[in-house]
Amino acid sequence: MNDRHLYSDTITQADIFSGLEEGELSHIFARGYKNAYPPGTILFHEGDPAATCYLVLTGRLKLTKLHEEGKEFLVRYVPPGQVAAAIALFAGKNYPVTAQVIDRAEIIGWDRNTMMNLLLSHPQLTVNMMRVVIERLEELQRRHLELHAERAEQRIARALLRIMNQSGRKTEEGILIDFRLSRQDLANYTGTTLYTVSRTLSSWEKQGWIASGRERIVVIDPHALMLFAERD
Amino acid sequence: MNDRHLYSDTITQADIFSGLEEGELSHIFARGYKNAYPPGTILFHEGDPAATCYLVLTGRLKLTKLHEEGKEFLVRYVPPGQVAAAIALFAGKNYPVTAQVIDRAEIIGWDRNTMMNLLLSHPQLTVNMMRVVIERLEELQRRHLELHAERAEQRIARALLRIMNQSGRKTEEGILIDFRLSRQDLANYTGTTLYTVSRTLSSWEKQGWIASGRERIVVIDPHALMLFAERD
DNA sequence: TCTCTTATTTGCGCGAGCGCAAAGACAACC
DNA sequence: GGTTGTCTTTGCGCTCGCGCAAATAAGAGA
Repeated sequence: MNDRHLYSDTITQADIFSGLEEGELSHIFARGYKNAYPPGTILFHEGDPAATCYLVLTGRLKLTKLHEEGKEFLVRYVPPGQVAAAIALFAGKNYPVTAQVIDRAEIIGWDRNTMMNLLLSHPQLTVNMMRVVIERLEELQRRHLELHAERAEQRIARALLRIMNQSGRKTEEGILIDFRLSRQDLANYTGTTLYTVSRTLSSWEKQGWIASGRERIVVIDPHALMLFAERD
Repeated sequence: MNDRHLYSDTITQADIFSGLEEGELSHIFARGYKNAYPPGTILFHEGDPAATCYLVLTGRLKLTKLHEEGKEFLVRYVPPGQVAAAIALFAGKNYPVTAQVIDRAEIIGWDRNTMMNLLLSHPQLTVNMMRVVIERLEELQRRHLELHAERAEQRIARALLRIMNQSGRKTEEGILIDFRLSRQDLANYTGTTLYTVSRTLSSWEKQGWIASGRERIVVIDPHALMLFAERD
């Protein structure tokens, strides 16, 4: 892979590769397959045998988990520099979630055997992977606690702030969420409903805290949202 | 440590030690400190600097996480053969949960440096640790999905079945949950309230599915509970 | 055995937020 | 530029399950 310099920023920032040498990085990247995917592509389905793990270079993935009767839980968004399905390789069986491309995305994939060999020959990579998994576990614990201790509107506020921090882009209007994010998505992420999210966002828009359109949200006053999320 | 044979069953079953040689095991155990704790002991508090990780030999731990205003989330019970706070060592900062002894417990502890060295010298141990963390992550994802897609009574049914599978003991009456488990504990585990749990258990008792007393539950008809949890 | 503490039950009322339904807005695609 | 499909808004009613309060039960300890 000779165009590594093209996305070297992404790689440098990727927590999974922190502390690795130049030489190790190029070796690791040479073992993977790079591809571009249009929006809507399903990279893998929940339940499929886990064969490959992925690093997002550009674009974004949405990871979801299905429940009976069509209810869907939005596990998380995967921004550039983060890996998806690293876990599945270890667990060794099936993908526990479905991964869908939401912006046109460039992605590198490594199949299981390749990644296992890389992990064996680069111990630092294993440690990084462990740390990443643990961070996910802790975030999920926080979200679980919120879901059980806070009201719907507070959870929506926290979700919006979290997504904003991860994927916000400053504009003259405020901080724009940088990808298509529907009311339904937010509901699936927070454990509420489309209706509750819509009502809540409308009320915040009246307060002047946010501005929103179809699948598009701009946070104007993050501080007000933070106070709202924290207040009793 | 010369009394390893005393709890060799527990060790053999401990998924964290699967695939390790006799010699490796005794080396690992020789590096740890064994202790016994009375019920109620707090092994560590959420927020304390993470210094030690633990393996439960006998007895049981309860891991909880606090939210503002005293609300408490019961993360999980740690039965014999499982480790607690292995994660905290990697994350490297503070314990994310509080660990309380609920039955008189024998526990081995390893401090961070010791465990880190053991991980470096026993690669299989690292792989096992990774698998354990991933299993936790997946279980938490399942519970999160339940919390957001199912009603309170279904979640209580699933929780009871899960705890029964992990800590049930056959008696002539039915399958007894083998430790003090209060209505409040179940509420904290399922994201409901003391009152809802009490009403639900009462109704199941009338149906003859369970028998219960103060901090004590016997599952008489697991199949009925399973059908109840699965039904729409 | 009596007392004290803590867990549990149950009646009652209420409110958050779900979810249907129908209308309105927006984007995309011929 | 009209048409179509999808996303969003909002009114309305209703249900689940929360949470107070007060009584009861079950252990723990003296």
